[in-house]
Amino acid sequence: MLKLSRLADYAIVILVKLGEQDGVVTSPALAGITGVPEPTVAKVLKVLSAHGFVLSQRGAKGGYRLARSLAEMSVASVIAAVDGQIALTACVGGRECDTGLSCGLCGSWDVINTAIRSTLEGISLESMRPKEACSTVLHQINKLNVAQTIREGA
Amino acid sequence: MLKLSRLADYAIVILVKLGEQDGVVTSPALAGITGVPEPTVAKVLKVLSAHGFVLSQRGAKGGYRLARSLAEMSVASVIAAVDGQIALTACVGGRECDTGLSCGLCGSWDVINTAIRSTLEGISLESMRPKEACSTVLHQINKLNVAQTIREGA
DNA sequence: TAATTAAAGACCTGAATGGTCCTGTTTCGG
DNA sequence: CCGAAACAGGACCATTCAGGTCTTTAATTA
Ligand code: SF4
Ligand code: SF4
Repeated sequence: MLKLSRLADYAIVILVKLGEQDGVVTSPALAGITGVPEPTVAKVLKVLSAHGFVLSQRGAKGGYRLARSLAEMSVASVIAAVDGQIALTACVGGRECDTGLSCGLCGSWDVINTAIRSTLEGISLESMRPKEACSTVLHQINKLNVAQTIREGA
Repeated sequence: MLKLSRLADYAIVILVKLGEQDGVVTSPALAGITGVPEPTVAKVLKVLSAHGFVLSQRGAKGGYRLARSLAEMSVASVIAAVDGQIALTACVGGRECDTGLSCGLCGSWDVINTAIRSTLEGISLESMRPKEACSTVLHQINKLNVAQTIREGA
């Protein structure tokens, strides 16, 4: 359905919420903040930690904190870390389609793939923040609409 | 994984291949052309017929043919027909997230959602054709890159 | 050093998708 | 008129993988 996995969605939410906190935050605390079940939060944080998005502090009084600012994290990188590389079809980067058919559309899909990926690359988590970032997002969508107009005009 | 469902992929391929044939084509024939298993081809064609993408001719010497030209079909419309509306997250159009959490990011996701959807709307199946359409696709990607550059420059 | 606390890893369950098949209806050819 | 061919529609099963739960392991602190 061209939908994002729920884990990836949660990862974005968790990172944004984590960025709004001070100091280290524990998994149960983040679960309370986000409303996501605690084990799931822990699982997501594990993945994010393994990919260097958050720094973990073990032991008593431990927890997580961001490894870098939200502005330095793109939506695409988080999705790629949680769900694997963005690939609309099976034939990206020259990989063979399981049916072994050479439909010749691979190149076209690669183009679309790259377009969507780069679009998501250009959106930072900072832009996803609700409050004061609304204007930022609207700013970006205005740019996108302009781009869209340009492309449709062709 | 932000991947397209296989059925949707097949639908695109089948439509493009169907557009390259003359007259009506049977499911088995299309299966031979595309390499997709025949029952799956039939299933996809049924869906496409129900949504008005192809016209069906029943009985002996029957088959399928395009209802309109490839240029009049967008990638997004085919995906929506096969897989349902494009929606990255559970909270689009004001629908509530199943966790019931008001994370406040919904608006931002809606923006991204719309951007991707409109991008796919702007790509026609004619642009997906392999041979002479390559230049067309490259043409489009150049436009997208320009748009990307504009947005990143902000 | 021992108790406390949280991260890290392994495991299991269930829903959704993909794929298959069967029956009925319609049309053309003999 | 009869039979073969092809679509229409639905039901059915099998597989995958996302989602969630559990146990183990390590670090911090008193
Ligand atoms: S080769 Fe064709 S059918 Fe296979 S994944 Fe690529 S576009 Fe889809
Ligand atoms: S409300 Fe938040 S967590 Fe729920 S689907 Fe929307 S963005 Fe994701």
